[in-house]
Amino acid sequence: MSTPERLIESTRELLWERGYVGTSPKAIQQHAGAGQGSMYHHFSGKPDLALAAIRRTAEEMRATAEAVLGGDGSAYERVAAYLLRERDVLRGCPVGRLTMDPDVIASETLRAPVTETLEWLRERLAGIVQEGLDQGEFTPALDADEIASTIVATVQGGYVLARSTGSPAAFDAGVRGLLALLAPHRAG
Amino acid sequence: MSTPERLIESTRELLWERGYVGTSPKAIQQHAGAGQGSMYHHFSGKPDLALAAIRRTAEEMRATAEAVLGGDGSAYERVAAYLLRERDVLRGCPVGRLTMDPDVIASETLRAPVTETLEWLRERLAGIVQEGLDQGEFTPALDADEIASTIVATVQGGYVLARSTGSPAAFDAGVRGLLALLAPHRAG
DNA sequence: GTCTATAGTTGGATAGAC
DNA sequence: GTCTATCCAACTATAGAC
Repeated sequence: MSTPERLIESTRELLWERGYVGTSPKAIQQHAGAGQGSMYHHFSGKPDLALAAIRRTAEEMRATAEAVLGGDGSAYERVAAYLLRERDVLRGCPVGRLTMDPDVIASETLRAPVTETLEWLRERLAGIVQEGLDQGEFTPALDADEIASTIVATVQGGYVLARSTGSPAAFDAGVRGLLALLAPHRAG
Repeated sequence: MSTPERLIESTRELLWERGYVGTSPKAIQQHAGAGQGSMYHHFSGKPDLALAAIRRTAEEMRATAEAVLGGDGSAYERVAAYLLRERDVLRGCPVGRLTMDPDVIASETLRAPVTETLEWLRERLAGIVQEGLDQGEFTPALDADEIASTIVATVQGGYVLARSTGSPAAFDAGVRGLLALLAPHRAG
């Protein structure tokens, strides 16, 4: 892997684990096995490198979600597949965790990929729920946009619960609860 | 307010806004209008002060939740009251946000109040849902513990969505979605 | 109890040699 | 492209005067 590649990948790991505020250029360099001069040759500084890392992580998250959401099956089945897909629960969401990072939120540039990714996910899910409504799969009492928000929130909040206890159990429970609530709305 | 009081309150504010990693002793002192010597006289250091702040925040969160959850009304009504209670959505949850703080999670001592508070909330809600189940208010298809996890996760994740967009709208949508899903399970 | 002085470490970055 | 040297501010804390 090239040096810029290694720097980006190292930054992705550290941002995931320690957040933007908790990640220093020095730590990135050491993790990447690159010197100071090398890092500042390829990137203008910490924000520049972080932006590259965040963009890639966001892209990857979209691709991972799309792989499940764009699959076969009914709306409910695709939502269930998304909720039940394998996750590194205790590490949390590498995109969602950035919303708790004050410096990321304060920077228009760094926040943009975060906003866009979570909004994309919300809308993608809303589209699927709407499909289910249109085809009579769900009872019409539901609002697609609201349900999509609930789904994303349950996942993001599930990470919080899991990390607080140090066990994925609460995440799984939250997901099962949501699926149980959603199930009886199925008409087909 | 006494100096220790001001230091604790300032730490609470800063932990909420910037997290543990992003909060320096110096910032706390300035916010509290206290000198270095003063702070180190009353507290052994940053972790000690943070612990006092976190404990108080955790206590307050419990009291706020209990005020709503211990009120009158059916199980559904109390859950709805909890979900719909007024919140400073964009600031997020002062307890939940700490789960994304690597140094808090790494410290048994600092993490304990976080774990305990979120577990208490989960169990408190589970008790209410179970009450609803026992009294035939909800259809027996539901598992109290799972639903409680879903409720807490929706709230915690709602903060993530709100902060990512800079607007409380997504939080509100997630909550309404959850209530819509829960409603038809009501027998009474 | 509070203040100032001091100190070692890290954060984040620049300069210039190679 | 990479390395070393250098820089200044901030972080976290201790020491000792008042």
